Amino acid sequence: MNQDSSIGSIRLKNRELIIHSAIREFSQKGFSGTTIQAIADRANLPKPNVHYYFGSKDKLYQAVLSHVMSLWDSTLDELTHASEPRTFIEQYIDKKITFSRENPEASRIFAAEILNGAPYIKSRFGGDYHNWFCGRRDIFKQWQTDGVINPDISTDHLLFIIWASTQHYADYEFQVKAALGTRRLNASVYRDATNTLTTLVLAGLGLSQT
Amino acid sequence: MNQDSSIGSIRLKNRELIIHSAIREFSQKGFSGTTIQAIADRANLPKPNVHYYFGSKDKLYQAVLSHVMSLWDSTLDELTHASEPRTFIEQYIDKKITFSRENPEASRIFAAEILNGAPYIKSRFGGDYHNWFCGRRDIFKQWQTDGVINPDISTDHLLFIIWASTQHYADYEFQVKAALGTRRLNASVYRDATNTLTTLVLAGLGLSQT
DNA sequence: GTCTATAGAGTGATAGAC
DNA sequence: GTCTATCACTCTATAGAC
Repeated sequence: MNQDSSIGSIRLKNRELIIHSAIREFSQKGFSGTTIQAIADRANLPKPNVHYYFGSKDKLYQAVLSHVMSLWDSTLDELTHASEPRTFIEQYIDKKITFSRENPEASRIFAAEILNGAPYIKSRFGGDYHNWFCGRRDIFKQWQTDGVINPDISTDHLLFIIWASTQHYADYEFQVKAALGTRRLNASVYRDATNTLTTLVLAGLGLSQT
Repeated sequence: MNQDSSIGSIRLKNRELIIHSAIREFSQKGFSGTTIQAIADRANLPKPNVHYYFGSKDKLYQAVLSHVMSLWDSTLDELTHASEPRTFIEQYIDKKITFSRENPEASRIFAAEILNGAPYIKSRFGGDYHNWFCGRRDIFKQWQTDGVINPDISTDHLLFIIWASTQHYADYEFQVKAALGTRRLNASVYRDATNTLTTLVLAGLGLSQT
């Protein structure tokens, strides 16, 4: 094999090029609506090269999903160390909104996959996922035990609301644009979104500055 | 024609049967992933009958979208008369969550359509939609002017957060189940969701009972 | 590694008998 | 109105020349 030097770098470069094109196509048309031809065209490559690098449409799609989910992890994993509720929440919401802004297509591919019952990533949503979720949630639960945030709200649903609201700006971007009557979502929209959600969450947890 | 008496009622019954089957298929596989054969099988009809009643896959999908959107309207249009903020918000969130619970497939079909840039319903998201949205938002804006709710939050984004959070339980049902480690979302989950979101919104608007 | 040509499977749609 | 048989087309995938 030749995963070294210049030859390996061609492989890598082409794989990345194809993945990138595939993300755009899959996010816009879904799995079944996307054709290998469209991906190849977008990457300026002949169609068989896509098969050469990824074997099949299924495998390419799985590679795209893996790419998308590792993007997610790399953005949010820095934020596991939770010192103080207020700062943590502010940073968490900000990171999530920023991700939706910078990677809307990644978010939409993931959303479509969940929408259809996660046919390609079911295996990642077993018991381990439940445990991971509990770990995240327990950050908030601990603060409730410590008496520093409102003990009456459900920490499970608090997380769901944050996820839903932040991902909304990627997944429902089209509707948000239409509602606001703008062709593009500029920085101020995302800033207002962040501020509004942060205000609501902090108020609900009894952490308002007022 | 024969849109009267027993013959017309067969037409109507079969159309409804097909629409219902189509909703299930489209919501699970998306537009391109759904086959006429699968819809026909689910309705226990031979494939050509679907074409006989709806002409084409496109037209059937459009009929499904219309059905889904009128479901939405009929559920939420009762709620336009806004007397008092607290009651309005409580009822609005409750209605939205109930809709997600009772019509998750309708919500997912709509979500998939928006996700892909609304290729089949773009026409409904023009200037009229923007005006409709402003009308809904102005209910809250008026309350800000009247000084009965927090004037510092963005009313646009308040609505987005409510929409996102309530639809999340339909669109991301699979992930919610996995996170909670349950096979079914029972009544208490939806009750907790409603309560949590209501608490956050009321607190953010300065309407808490405490 | 790259690309042309094509095989092979599946799908939307319709003709035409009942 | 209902259903069998089939056409026409598209798409994934691969063989094989370069």
